[in-house]
Amino acid sequence: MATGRTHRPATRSRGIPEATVARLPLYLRALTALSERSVPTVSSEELAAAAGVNSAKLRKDFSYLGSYGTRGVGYDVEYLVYQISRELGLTQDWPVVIVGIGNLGAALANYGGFASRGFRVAALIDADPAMAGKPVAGIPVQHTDDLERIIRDNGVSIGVIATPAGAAQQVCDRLVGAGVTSILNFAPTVLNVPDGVDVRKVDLSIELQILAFHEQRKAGEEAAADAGVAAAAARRESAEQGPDGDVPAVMPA
Amino acid sequence: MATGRTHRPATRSRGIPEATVARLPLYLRALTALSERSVPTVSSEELAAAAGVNSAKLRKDFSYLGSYGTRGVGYDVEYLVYQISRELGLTQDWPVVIVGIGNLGAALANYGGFASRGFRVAALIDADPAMAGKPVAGIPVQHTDDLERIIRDNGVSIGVIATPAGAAQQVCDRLVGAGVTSILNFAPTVLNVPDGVDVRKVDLSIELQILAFHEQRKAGEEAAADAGVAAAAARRESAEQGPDGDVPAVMPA
DNA sequence: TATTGTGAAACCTTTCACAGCG
DNA sequence: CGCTGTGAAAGGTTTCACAATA
Repeated sequence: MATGRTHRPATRSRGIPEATVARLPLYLRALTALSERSVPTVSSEELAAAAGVNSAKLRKDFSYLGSYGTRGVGYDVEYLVYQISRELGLTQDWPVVIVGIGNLGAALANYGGFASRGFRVAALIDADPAMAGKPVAGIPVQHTDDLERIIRDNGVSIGVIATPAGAAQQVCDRLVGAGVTSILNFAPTVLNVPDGVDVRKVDLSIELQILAFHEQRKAGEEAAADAGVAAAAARRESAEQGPDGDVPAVMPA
Repeated sequence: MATGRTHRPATRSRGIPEATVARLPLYLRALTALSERSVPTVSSEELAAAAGVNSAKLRKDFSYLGSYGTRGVGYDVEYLVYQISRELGLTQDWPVVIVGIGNLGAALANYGGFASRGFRVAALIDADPAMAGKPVAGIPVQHTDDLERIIRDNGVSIGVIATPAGAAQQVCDRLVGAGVTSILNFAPTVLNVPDGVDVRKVDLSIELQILAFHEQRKAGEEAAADAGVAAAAARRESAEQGPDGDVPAVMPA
């Protein structure tokens, strides 16, 4: 995920691993909660528990940012909040546009977490002329015709796509054409973008399918445990999947 | 993500890598599209392009499932659709409940991708008594009081949490108590679950923060490119991460 | 003394490159 | 001949375990 820019200049030591970057927001959230409770310092053990990771990983992650802790004591909460915010680029304001104001787009527009961390919903855009002018989450919806102008007028570099799958690539192309270089895609489709543009995708159906895989595995193990591992496994093996032949009706739709 | 179950029994060769599992839904989607266009076979190169990965990765992924291709020809589309569906556990029907019918919950209930792939929204649950009985996406909302009964009556093992962060852990505990063993969490909070329960999280704010990180980095590199890479990089090196002090404004906006 | 910061080991994932096969 | 399937190499991530130190 989040590919683009394959030819990293491999510049110096500043390469924070992607896995670490993906966890920084988690740490930041936990730290913000501590900060609100006026907790002055926190150990890697405590913070890791709050963020749902283990402490070795957290310390390693922080080591990429610098030496911000104090041995024997822990980390200064406020200081870390600032350092991580800066590292993530949250000390500045990021205007974002949301394209596709259906159920999901509207939910996103209303989502408080957006505004709270440096992101500002600069505009809502939809292709339906009937929606134009209607306010959603207090922001008037604008028509797709004006997409390029809206992007440029607001200096938007981050776009959120919440359109139907069929419209996503076209919307993506127009966003990129107008200068957007980061896209959060909720449409269940693969987006093609030029180098230098980052795409992250959120796909509800994919997440559920991954859960189903594990759920199925659990059910299998359970059954196996009930009746002697090898026997049960073998039984299901043959019952459920014949040699192959008759591909039974593949999913309704 | 999706931790839980640390003590994998390491059963036989059936251990499909997690990274592969996460891509199977992607392949499945691409294959389904081909199937609808009645394309009979597809090469790893073509399918990989459609799924947005490279062909070596795809072939390696498929090799964990078995030898389902034909050298010199490619893969049989229908057959692969069936094999992947089965591997993911989509040949059976998974009843899911959605808890928290706010904007997001309603959007999820209306999301077509749910129903289309073996998942059936068995119930919608909300804590607001005023919502009880109201239909959302054609399904009447039920009150949280009945959560346990609903889970059991419907044999639900997958739950979706779309409540505010403050309610999520409590809802999670009740879901797990009632027998749910897979949770898709949209609330921006860390969920604690017992071993054997899988949690996957979808967090809009985290995705945006990751994009912001890369966006910021691009802005920095751009600036560097303007003025002679090495020199600029060296300059930023010393300016930006001195002791800490003055963080130079990166990118006007 | 309690806790960080980090080399080194273990593990997982991706990519390469080509033998094997239809 | 063309394309799959896969060992082996390369690269990335997590965990271990302990020296360094406030």
